[in-house]
Amino acid sequence: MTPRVIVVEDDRGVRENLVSLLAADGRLKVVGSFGTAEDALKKAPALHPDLAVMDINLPGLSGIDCIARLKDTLPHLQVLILTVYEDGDNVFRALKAGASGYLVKRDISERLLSALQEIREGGAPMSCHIARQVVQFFHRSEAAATNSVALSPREREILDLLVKGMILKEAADHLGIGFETVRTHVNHIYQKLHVRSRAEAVVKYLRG
Amino acid sequence: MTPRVIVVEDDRGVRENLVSLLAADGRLKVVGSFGTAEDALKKAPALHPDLAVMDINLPGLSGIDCIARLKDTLPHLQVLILTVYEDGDNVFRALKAGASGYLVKRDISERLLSALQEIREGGAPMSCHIARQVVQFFHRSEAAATNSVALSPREREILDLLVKGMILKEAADHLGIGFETVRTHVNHIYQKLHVRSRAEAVVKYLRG
DNA sequence: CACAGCATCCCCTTTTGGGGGGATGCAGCA
DNA sequence: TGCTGCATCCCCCCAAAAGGGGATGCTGTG
Repeated sequence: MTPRVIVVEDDRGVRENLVSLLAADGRLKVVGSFGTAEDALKKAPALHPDLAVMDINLPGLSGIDCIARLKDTLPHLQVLILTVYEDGDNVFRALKAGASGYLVKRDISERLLSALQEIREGGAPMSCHIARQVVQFFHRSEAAATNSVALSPREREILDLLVKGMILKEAADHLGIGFETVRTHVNHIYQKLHVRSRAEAVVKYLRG
Repeated sequence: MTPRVIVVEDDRGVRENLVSLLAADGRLKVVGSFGTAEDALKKAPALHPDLAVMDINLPGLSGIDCIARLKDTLPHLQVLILTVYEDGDNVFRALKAGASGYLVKRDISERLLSALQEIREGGAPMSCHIARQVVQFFHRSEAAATNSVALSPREREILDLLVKGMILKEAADHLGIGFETVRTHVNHIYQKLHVRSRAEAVVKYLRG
């Protein structure tokens, strides 16, 4: 069956370019294109799309929110993100929202069609720097856990307990040492990690 | 400068195939090949490799452990994993250990050289199903963090600020609302997430 | 020995978390 | 229409927890 594609992109010129680029490929069918997330949310479900090509930077509701909501009504929809932004935050949020691939606009023309094909085949096409960022997410989570900063064994042990949700007193009991001692260790951890609160420390521990 | 490559692969036939495939490409130089992780750890540092092509399933020390240890002495070494296994666990552990790419053996011949080039350029080449698994890692962490509980937009926004290390007063100022209001939202967040502290909430937010 | 790093413990102030209440506006539904 | 639920906003009290800073002893090592 021919995959049904929608396009969500606010710049009219870019949108029309995308549509004609996609339409030129006989293997898929463009069933709709929208300039805003709100418009897409309203009209897309009736079109039963299989794929969506989505800009992130939309006026009003962002592309990321749009993905999340589209997925509510169209759980099998596969989304390819298209953006000029390469910052990690957007990448992770888009992937978490349910995107299946992430291309930067720079390499649209050469990769768009193959990327959609790849998605259909169960892949996850990404621009190379995006892919590297994703991989580095894993590097960081490991680095933070073991070798980024020189925490003493005791400090590491205590930080571990905090990440598990223990309060200082519980950690103290668990380790059989005094409450105040734990507190001092925690203060040292904060100094070494350059943070001022437990929340920040936990964040650093979990993802660098 | 010509990238210096090493190969770690226990099957002699496959190893020799790899070496000749790589050697046939004039843009890189194979400086060593090893049948075990132990052998590689002992001899690789003296060869100053830039890239490593690594099997995961090695006798003795696994390829994953090998990566981690090689990275200790050769922090700039980029590693391309080569394996027959596609299970998520190995993928994530390899990436955490510091691998930059992950290919399944099936598509070695067609992608190996381009994958190494991609790594050199800051990319993260992955077989499509591997990439999809990585992406699904993010889907899952989102599903756990939010599908299970429905935080309101405002609550999500505030939790986001807490994750960034703000204290309640800072978040209040940042949002231009009252301190007590923020506190109320935070309490609601805790109730919905079934946690009793900021640290726990942050952990749930970051990884479900 | 002096010194650095670690683990331990104590005092003081600020911030949180757990209870309450109460008010508004908005969407959906009988 | 009025009712109900939900999100948002604000306020109070109080006890517990967390953060800052200071201090002691113990172990290595130059």
